[in-house]
Amino acid sequence: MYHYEHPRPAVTIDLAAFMLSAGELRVLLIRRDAEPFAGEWTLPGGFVHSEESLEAACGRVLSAKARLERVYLEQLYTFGAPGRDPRDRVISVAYYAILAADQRYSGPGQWHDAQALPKLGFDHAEILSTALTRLRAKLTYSDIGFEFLPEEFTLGEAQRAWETILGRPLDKRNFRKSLLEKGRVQATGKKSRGGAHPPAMIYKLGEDQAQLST
Amino acid sequence: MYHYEHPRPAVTIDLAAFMLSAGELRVLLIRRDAEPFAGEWTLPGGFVHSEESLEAACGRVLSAKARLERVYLEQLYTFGAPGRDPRDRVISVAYYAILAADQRYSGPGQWHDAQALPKLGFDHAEILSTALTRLRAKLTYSDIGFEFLPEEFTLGEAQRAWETILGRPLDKRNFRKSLLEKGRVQATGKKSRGGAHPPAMIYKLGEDQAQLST
DNA sequence: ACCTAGTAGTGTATATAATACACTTCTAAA
DNA sequence: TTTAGAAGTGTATTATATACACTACTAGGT
Repeated sequence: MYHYEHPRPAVTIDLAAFMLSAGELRVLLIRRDAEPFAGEWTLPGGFVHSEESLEAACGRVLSAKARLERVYLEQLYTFGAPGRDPRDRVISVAYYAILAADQRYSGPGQWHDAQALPKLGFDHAEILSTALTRLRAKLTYSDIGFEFLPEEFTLGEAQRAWETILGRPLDKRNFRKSLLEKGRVQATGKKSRGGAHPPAMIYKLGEDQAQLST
Repeated sequence: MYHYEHPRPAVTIDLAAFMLSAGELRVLLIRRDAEPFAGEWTLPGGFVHSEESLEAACGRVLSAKARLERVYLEQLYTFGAPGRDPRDRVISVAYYAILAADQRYSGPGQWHDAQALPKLGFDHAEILSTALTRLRAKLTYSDIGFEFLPEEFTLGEAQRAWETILGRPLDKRNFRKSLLEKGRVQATGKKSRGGAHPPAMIYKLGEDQAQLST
């Protein structure tokens, strides 16, 4: 197995980072300066360094210049087709990340509406499409949606988040029922202030669920 | 991004190949000769060559010396923790494979009962555990189970396959109902011969499902 | 003081899906 | 002829998912 060595492919991570902002599901994109795909948008990514884990590489790419606390990170798929980078054989382990709405991202790149994406370089449109499919699927059978919210939230905020991610309206009573049954969320006792409406109960993620987002 | 180059990790694939045999769910394992983990069992694997896809590398590892027709292959997860191979930084893209019961495998390695595994080298116990979890989950919401069966099968054979994979008995009428409704399987009109029981109708995978196993 | 806009909050009925459960029939082998 | 073993077949119950409409409260503007 180690008797002789083939040329090694490069290994990178690519990151589909999602965030809710201004009622849109947004994705972080980087504009490329150099060929190939100069002028097009790509997902942020980078080489995996010799002694860092794949997750550490994601963290480095995402928060080199940022100060991020709550970031959900999950491996998505590994893209390794020969020719996906025209320069060299590059195998990319794709991850997707979710930044909570109360985070401030100050690194490079721009946040784009996931519903209206520009043309993407490399195979990043495929990566992003895979990430969106996974994200929407997990929204219904896991607690991943809470990663988009601050630690405390009202049920109305949660419903607007879910609707933005799925891109379709949800029934209010059924949505509330699904969060309230089985202790997925628990009331904090506090009530929201402000807004042209009655104060809303503030909830947090249920204790049993807190570490089980996947 | 390409201004200077870090040392490149090696990229391998590791393969959890499953097959039903003698009423057991079996996994292909290779006994290691050399250190590290000499004498222990590992999943078959190998380096990804310069110009081959990840799937092609899996196919090469699995069928170098075998003559295999029906092999289901699906990417599982990428394991890249530093130190998972004590010799070198190795990033392994794990796949799992399913061989249909009527295939003959003649390559290296031994087929082991997945319920009674020996000690595995590297992090292969974790890979295999991930594969088993995924396999069992997909059995209930996809048509992946049919990959274990020959193209034509009776409902009894299918139920025994499902029960072997899940490791628990299933209700006969509910199982048959779930396969027959919505055209998941279609009757061929032929009947089985032999056995101390009435002839059974022979089915094949429904036409709509034939290419949708994932 | 009044009006308006906007969200909070609340139950029930229906449809669909999942589960539990037992007997008769047919064939091969002893 | 007997026995063992699988084939085949319905219904009742439970749980889950979906559809659907009104009142109450607050902020802000008139």
